[in-house]
Amino acid sequence: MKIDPQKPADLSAQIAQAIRDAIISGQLIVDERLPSEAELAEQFQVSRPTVREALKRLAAQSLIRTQRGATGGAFVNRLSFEDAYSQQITTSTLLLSMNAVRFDTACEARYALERACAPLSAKRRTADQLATMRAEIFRQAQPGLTDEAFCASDVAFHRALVDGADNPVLSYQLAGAVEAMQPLMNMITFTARSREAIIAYHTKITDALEARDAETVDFALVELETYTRQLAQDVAERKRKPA
Amino acid sequence: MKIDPQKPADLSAQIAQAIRDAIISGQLIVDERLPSEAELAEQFQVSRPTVREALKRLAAQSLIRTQRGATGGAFVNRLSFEDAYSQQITTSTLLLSMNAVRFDTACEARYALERACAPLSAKRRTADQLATMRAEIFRQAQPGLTDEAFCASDVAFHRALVDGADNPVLSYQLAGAVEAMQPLMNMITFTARSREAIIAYHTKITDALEARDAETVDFALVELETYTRQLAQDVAERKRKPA
DNA sequence: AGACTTTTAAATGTCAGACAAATAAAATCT
DNA sequence: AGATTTTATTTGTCTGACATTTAAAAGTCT
Repeated sequence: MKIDPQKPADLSAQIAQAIRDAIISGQLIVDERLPSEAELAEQFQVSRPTVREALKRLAAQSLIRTQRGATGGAFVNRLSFEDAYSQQITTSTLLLSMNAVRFDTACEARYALERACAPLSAKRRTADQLATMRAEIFRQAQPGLTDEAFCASDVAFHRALVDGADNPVLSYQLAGAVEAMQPLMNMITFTARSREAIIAYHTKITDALEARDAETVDFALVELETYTRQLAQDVAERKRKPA
Repeated sequence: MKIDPQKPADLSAQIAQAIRDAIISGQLIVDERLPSEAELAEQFQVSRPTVREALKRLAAQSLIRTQRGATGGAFVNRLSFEDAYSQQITTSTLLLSMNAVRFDTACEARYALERACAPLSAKRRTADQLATMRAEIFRQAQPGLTDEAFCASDVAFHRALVDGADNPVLSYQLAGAVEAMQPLMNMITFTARSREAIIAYHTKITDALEARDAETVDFALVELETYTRQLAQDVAERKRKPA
């Protein structure tokens, strides 16, 4: 069932992989209880701490959950979209920050993905999502807003746009792309005028979405991408030549 | 720097989160060595096994790597696109298999994402990527191919298409969507005729890509999506009514 | 002096055994 | 029967020890 040769790598990693494989292959199904730590230790012929390290690895990936007490133990976790979101966001954020991804590259990816779901959003957006988007636009127009808060609202706006496609798989995939951009966006100082321009695009997008006009949404997204990249380029240049 | 109140949850989870936060916030930078397990145990006022469980959690997310020996220890890992890929694929695969995502939903997401990078691929595809795609098409035409191998080749084909966009962030985001579909696709039996049809679409896509004709690529992708969904629907119906 | 070998020290990997805490089921009592 | 106590099981944590790996330091020989 699950074996474990003592040849190459850490035992805890091997055990984790064995259990992971069992979950992926369907040998272990959702909510099924794993053997107790003592039993697993016996089964794999290792000590309990080693088994625990393996289980913690799986817990970190939300593959299992543990419960204490008499009927407790480790259970195969149903990976929720929520959990998957947050993992994706963490991974994407680190990936971008650790690999010196150029702003243009990330920006291009983000808008390409958003444009992918724009036609679907135009077809399926609910009144609720429109309201969320308008609320975020309103917030973005507040004068006292910090750059960080402005960016956060921007993320929320685009998140609503993506969710409008009513496809959880799409939403999950895009969450990382959009949210991971935020740290990069936060490096931009938004002047009153640039905020005004962005808000205008947001309004255009929302209006078009309300009218279910996919073409205009797409066009506005292209404009917004162009504008955002121009903005970042100006910031970069001003940094290089602080005249 | 990193504190740890003993109130609510597992200590190892808290410690992992504290270190994770330090990495994300940039307090710990790539390739920096963490304190030894003994020092961390001292610092957090816990035992060494508890620290180790925390470190294994981080290792499971590829946030750190460990090295044995005199100058060994735990080091902040540069999250590579490779690592991120495989994590994303694991997560996406489980997400789809555990949440009864409808084939249509996954398929829609996949093709929406692929269409997003089609224009970029048309602009930037290399001769190398074209060659890969033609090689996969050739493989798909081999008569003895199993359904699984056909699907795997299909994945490779689309992977090349996505990589053609020459945007690592896009590639990373899409890898999960495309690969996670494979188990679902594997449930389809591909008749000789359906294979022929799919190969025709693949050829059309590759030709258009070679000609840098984004519009035709997009059109062919839409056709392929429609065809794939029809195929899946037929299979589902045949299963329901096995006349 | 320089190159090779041996020793040593530091770190992770693993183990054994123990106790604490939580939790639900079983047993007991009113 | 219902409420309470006991008990057993399981995870969470600690202590201390040993094994293994690895690089640097020490030592040795030419």
